[in-house]
Amino acid sequence: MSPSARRTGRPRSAEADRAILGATRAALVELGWAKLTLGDVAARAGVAKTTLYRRWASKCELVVDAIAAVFDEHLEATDRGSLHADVEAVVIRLGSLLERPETGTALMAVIAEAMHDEALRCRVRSAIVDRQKRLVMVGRERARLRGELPREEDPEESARNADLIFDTVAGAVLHRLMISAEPVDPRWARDFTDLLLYGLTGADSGGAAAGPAPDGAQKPAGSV
Amino acid sequence: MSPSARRTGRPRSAEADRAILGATRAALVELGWAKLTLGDVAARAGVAKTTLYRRWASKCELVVDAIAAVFDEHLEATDRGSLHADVEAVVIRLGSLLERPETGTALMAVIAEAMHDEALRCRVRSAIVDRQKRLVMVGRERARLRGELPREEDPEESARNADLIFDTVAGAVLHRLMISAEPVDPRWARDFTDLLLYGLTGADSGGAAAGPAPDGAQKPAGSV
Amino acid sequence: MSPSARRTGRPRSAEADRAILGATRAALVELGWAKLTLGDVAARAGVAKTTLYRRWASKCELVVDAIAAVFDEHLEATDRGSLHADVEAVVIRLGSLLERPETGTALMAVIAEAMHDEALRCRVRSAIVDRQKRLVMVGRERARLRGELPREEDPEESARNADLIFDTVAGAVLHRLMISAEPVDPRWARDFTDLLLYGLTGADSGGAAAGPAPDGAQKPAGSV
Amino acid sequence: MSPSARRTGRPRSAEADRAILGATRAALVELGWAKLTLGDVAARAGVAKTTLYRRWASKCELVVDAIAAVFDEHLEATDRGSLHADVEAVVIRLGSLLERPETGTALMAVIAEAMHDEALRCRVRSAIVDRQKRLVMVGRERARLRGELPREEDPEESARNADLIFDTVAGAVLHRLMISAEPVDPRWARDFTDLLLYGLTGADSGGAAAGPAPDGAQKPAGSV
DNA sequence: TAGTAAGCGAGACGGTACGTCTAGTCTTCTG
DNA sequence: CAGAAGACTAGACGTACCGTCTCGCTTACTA
Repeated sequence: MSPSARRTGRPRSAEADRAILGATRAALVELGWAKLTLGDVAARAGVAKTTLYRRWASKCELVVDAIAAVFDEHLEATDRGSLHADVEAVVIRLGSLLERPETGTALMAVIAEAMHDEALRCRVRSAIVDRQKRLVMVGRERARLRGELPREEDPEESARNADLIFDTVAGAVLHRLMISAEPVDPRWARDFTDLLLYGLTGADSGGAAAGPAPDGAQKPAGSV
Repeated sequence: MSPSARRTGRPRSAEADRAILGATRAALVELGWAKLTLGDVAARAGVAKTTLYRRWASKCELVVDAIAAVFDEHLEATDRGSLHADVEAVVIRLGSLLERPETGTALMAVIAEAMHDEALRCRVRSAIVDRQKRLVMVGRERARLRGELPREEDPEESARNADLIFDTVAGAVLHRLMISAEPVDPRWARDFTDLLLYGLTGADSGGAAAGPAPDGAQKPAGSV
Repeated sequence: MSPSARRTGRPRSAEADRAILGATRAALVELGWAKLTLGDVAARAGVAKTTLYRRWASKCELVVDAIAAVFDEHLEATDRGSLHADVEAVVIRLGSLLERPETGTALMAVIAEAMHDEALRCRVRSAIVDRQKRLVMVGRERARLRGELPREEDPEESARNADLIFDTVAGAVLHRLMISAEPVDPRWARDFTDLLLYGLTGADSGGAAAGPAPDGAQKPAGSV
Repeated sequence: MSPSARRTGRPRSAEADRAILGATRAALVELGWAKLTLGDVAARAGVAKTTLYRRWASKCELVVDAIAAVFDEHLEATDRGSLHADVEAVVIRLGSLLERPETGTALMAVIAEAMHDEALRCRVRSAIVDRQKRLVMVGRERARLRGELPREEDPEESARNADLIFDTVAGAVLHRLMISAEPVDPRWARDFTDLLLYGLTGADSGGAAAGPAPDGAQKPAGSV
């Protein structure tokens, strides 16, 4: 039924979809979340409001779709040869993604909105968060194969650890950019990676020995 | 000038300030950020809209002040005897603070808005973030005195490290609650603290040895 | 262009127009000009404020249109058989029109406002004043045909005289009702008509011969 | 009691009264009735709102007092030697009074407001209207002494006639200026005076003999 | 000459209405 | 039927004045 349902009448314009999502991103950059209005988006896209509402039920869902596309474009987990380099790369990429004017703000706003809306939360998670989380899991798996991380027996435990790591990585980047309002530059990425890999007790001194450290994935922790 | 200004005319009612901030918190709990209207806040506070606008220029600024008070009430850095216990306590407290219905969502929304508003960002930082950050620095200093962390020579380096740690701790809690939408319970707090203290390379296996770990501040890292 | 304009989109609801004008008249009667609010009118009409503002830019314009309809309903210049009777009828009708609670006050207020607003003045004139003035001209023409008034050669002179007569008739009624706050009853109508037709020098004594006068359209002027 | 009541305390500033009334007139000219605000008047007068409200209960009363002064300045009934000249002079003076930007508009608005306010109507009448009416009565008395008008026996009848004449004269001037929005120039004043004195039946043709007419107080009526 | 009762400026207060804006829906005509 | 155009209901927005109030200060009469 689903494929045969839309046989009759004028077909929906794919052009319109593209124009709307593009206009949404442009408007987000210019106006920010709060001042973004659907009427304005429709006008920018050269589309009637009706058309817009036929496809998206609300501002939130529209924005989720609009920024999801941007996130997707930047999804890749290249193998850099070591856990340290892989983490650093993920941090940098996540940072540059959230640094873009249309993504960071919008994501925050959508998430804030999603606190009261279970459906929206799911949509955000499946469209954006989970796909990023996969990167972390892929990287961890590679590290295990390289012997940099121990194998984990308990699958439930493993999933819990993956979540913890993702919360830590993504949260730190988010906080750095959104709240501290500082850039995620290479130095910060390196420092954070050191902290994540070797911990506070080990990394604190590691940061001081700045120069040669980055390559040293084997740096002995517990150097207190 | 500041003290001598405002000498003339009827003085502003301190009672009104209190009523407004209280009403704002109540409305946040009941309605959430999105449905919060200044008119409603004024009505709840038994105050004219004018009075509210005289003091706060926008919904954002009002909410920042309203939730800043909540954050302030929960500010304390009790000495739990070890770095591990101190970190865990901070995580738990930060979590329970952001889990409250009036704070988490509101904070996120305000921060999203602050992306376009430098003044608002400053206000958020000085009213909320920086005061929390102090907790981290106090805890770190105590850990140094206990010998759990090395002394740092370079003050600039030290400040950078403090920022990094705060971004990591606060970011992880924020992400866990807001985006993963999972609770910050004691187990997560312990797991995260392990990760923070001993790093991915050390802590990953540590989490498996769940039971007796918390006391084990001396847990050997480098267990890969 | 004018007819081809507005081809597209949903047409304005004629029902709404009627409801709004009716509600305006009702509100004028109940509340008077000063307490009339557009929000209240919209509510009475069961219409959103936006709909009201789409059509009328201000309270004044709305009220002009609302009372113009009332004036229109009462426009007619029946032939009473003599100039005297015609004038009396016009005076009575104009009086009863301005005595109505929704018209008199509102008209005065609108006119007061029109002193600073050329566009409004035109609107008042075309919607209300000029249509009343036609009555005077029709009556005058009839009187000429009857031979009660001399034929006028100069058309410009004729127009000037029509204006003068209208100013005198309408002004007297207006002043009697609005400023002297006395009713326009049959006796006053007769006295005024005598004055208008025969002048101060003739009518003054005429008024004294009160009883039999009304029928006496042939009363000799110059009876001083 | 009344004179002894205000014995104690600081006396009210006469300067403030003058400043307020002056500011009111100025604001009326600039802004018109509708946009005139008491706060603005107070500011222009360099006076606190309290001071203003201590003296006048409302915008209307303030404006009545403010323009009454202007009317008073122009009150005089010089003897021009004939009824015709006297009427013409009154018409011209009344016209030039109402033509002033601050008086005409304000008077209309106040009168409109007075429709709902008996006390205000009395105030207007005693402060403005009745004093003008006296001019008419004085003129009529002079005309009787000159023999231009017959003596009237019945005092009640006489009063009624005075009212009628005043309504006609003032009403025509008012209507000409406020509603027709035409100036009260010498020609109109002469035409109107002709109409008033000789009536429609006599004056209509009189206007045609434009040139030398004004002096012709002896023009035979009944010229139809 | 000290009180004291009012006047005064300044400006905050509770209200009411304003006119504008946006959300989301509905109605019409055109392609 | 989809789409554009735009009118529609509903309701929050932030502003402007209203008329009242609360201050601290000034001014003149009175005891």
